[in-house]
Amino acid sequence: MPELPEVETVMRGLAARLQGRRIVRATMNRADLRWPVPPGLAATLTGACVTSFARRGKYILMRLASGDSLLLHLGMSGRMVITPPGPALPALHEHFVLQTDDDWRIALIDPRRFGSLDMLPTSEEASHPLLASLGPEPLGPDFTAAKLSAALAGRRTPIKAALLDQRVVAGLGNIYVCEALFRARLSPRRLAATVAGARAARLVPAIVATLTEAIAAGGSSLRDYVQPSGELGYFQHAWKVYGRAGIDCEHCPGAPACAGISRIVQSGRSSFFCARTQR
DNA sequence: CAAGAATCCTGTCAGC
DNA sequence: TGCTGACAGGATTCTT
Repeated sequence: MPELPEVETVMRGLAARLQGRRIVRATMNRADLRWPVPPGLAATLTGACVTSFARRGKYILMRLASGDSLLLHLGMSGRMVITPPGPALPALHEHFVLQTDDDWRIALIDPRRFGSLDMLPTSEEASHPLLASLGPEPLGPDFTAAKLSAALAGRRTPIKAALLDQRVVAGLGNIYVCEALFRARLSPRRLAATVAGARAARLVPAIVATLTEAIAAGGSSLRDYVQPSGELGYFQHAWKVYGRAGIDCEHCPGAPACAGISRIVQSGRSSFFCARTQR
C-alpha cells in the first residue's frame, strides 16, 4: 500500500508525464470511491493545462492553469498506470482515466476503492478538510525532535499508534512506522509520551532515513504496486522487519537471546519488531 | 477529550 | 478442485 515514499514516487512519475501538458479527456468510470467524487470533476479537467504537482502526506495535488487543484489519495490499493499512445484495453477497477494532448493515458486503478479524488481551488489547498489537520512533513524543516516530543506529550497510547496518526506526522503508514521504530530501537509498545529527549532525537533521524532510503529505492510496496512510469517488476522490498516474523533480526546476528522478529497486534494492525533491542 | 473498535472494499492465500 | 474464512491496511466515524 502506498505510504509517503510510494506516493512521492507516483507523484514524480505523474509529473514527468503530465506537467506542461493539456488534458484532452477525463473519464470517471466510477465516482463512488472513499467519498463520492464531485460530479463536475471530469469536466473541470477536460481541456485543462497541468502546471505543477505537490505532495502533502499521502495526498497528491495536481495543479491546473485554471487555478484548480486535483486532490488524489491512493488509499490502500490504488495505483496509477501510464500507457503510451496506442490501443489500450480498459483494466478492471479502472475508475478514472486521463488522456493527454500527446495521447498518453493515465489511469487510476483501485480495487478496494479506498482512494479519493476531489477538486478545489489551489488557493484553498491548506484549508481543505483532508489536509488542514495533517502534521508536519517528515522530510521538511518542521519535523524536529522538539516538535515531535511536543506532539507526543501527554499521549497515553503506544508510539506505534501515535506515529500512524497523521496529525502527529504526515505520511507514515504501518510499514514505515515498523521500519523506523526498528531503526530507532524503540518498542512499538512504548508509551508515546515517553518518547522525548534522547529517544525523540533518535526517532526523528530514523524516520527521515527510512523514508529517504525508500524514496531513493523508487518506493517499495505490498504485492501489486506498479510504477507510475508503467514499468513493472522492481519489487525490491528492503524491509528489515515488516512481514518478517520469526526471521533473524539484523540487530542481533547470532545472539542467542534474540528470538528473531516478533509480530504483535496493536489497534488491529500488525507490528513487527525485535523484542531484545527495541525498548 | 482521548483511545480503541468498527467500518468501508476486494484480492490473495491458507486450510479443508 | 473449489469453497470458506481470515487477512491486509488508510482514515473516518462510532463507541466507550
